[in-house]
Amino acid sequence: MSGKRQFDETSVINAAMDVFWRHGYAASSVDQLTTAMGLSRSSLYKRFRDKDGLFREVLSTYAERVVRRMRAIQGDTRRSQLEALLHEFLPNDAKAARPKGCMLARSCAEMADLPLEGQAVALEGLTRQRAIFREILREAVANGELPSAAGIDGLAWHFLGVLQAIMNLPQAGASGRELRRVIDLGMSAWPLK
Amino acid sequence: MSGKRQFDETSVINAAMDVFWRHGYAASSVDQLTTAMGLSRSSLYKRFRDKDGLFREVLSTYAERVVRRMRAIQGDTRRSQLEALLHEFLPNDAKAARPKGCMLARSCAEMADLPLEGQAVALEGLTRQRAIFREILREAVANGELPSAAGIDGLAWHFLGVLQAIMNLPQAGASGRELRRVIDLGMSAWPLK
DNA sequence: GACATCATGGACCGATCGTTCCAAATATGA
DNA sequence: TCATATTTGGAACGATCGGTCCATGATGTC
Repeated sequence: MSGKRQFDETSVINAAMDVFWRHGYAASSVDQLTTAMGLSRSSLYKRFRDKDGLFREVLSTYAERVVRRMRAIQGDTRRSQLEALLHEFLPNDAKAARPKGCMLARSCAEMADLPLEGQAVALEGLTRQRAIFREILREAVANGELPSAAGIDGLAWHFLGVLQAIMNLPQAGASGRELRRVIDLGMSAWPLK
Repeated sequence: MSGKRQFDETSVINAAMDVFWRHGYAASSVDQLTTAMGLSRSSLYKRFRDKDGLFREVLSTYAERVVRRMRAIQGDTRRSQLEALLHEFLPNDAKAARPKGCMLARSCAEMADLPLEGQAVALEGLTRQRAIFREILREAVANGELPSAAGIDGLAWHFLGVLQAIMNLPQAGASGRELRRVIDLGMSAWPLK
């Protein structure tokens, strides 16, 4: 026992993320969570206040990481940057151990059952993803890659849809080859000068 | 009380559909369901065996209706038919009372928490949606609207993605105008002869 | 009008839910 | 070394979970 905290903050959040990601908010029990995180109920409630608090922290950590990964992608042109970004989120075998799908999309689907603060975090995460697309598109307009009449907002929603599609369609049986094709087809929305 | 069944089969399924659609499988309690359906636990369990059985029947009814709606769409060309199909599933204000999003996508998201038979129903529903897209695309190839090298499988996944996007993105804040733009952009994957 | 049938309402079951509480154990500061 | 602070494991809480059971009373048949 104790006197000094005996668990690593990041690793317990990762463990909780795995559970919430796999089973969603409602279907994840505190027992499952404590077992996966390797700590007792007392420690969980002392550190995270309650199940809602843990979920909120886990989801915002998830969103933070996704946004960071998205921002890290480079490219010679804005178009190639955006294409590379989509490829970055193709599920690959190395990440097969991870839960399926996108946790933000899952949370968005079960929005009605989420605590209010969790709803806000989920919505904010998707909004930030879309903001990244908007930013890339805005830069593309600025440097002449994209006609200013292209309609950035619509395109941003479109590419957010493609991103969600490639992360979630595998659960419906889509193969890696088919997903890459989905990206190609999605990119055809980018007007050819 | 009774001797003869006192509830209408279709309307109790509709009521259950509203609950499951809104809250998903795990977060829908039998109490919520019986209240919404207006019948007692005894009647529910006698008719549907258990919660799983009710869910399976509700979800397959939902999938059946979606498929029927998709098949009912006509068009002068396969392209216009497909475009009209997507517009058919744009959320409009008249249907605002309905739960948000697509029940099949929701079920697909919480696949891991579904009873096995429910998983199969959800998967089958999405497969049938995709089969409809494939059918339209195959006809388009047959009558020369689409080059045979277009790659029907990839296109079918793409349009399934667009369909899911326009049904689910509203929860992330997309407006009707933006969704119509998403359809236009999605249609740009259809090669121009 | 008596009887068998069967859906209904509601009490009830053990299990599990999220949460609280406390005694035991350790680290820290003097 | 002693007092204090703080985290830990685990017992326990009331509420709710999915599911069962039975007395009740309406129905259809003779």
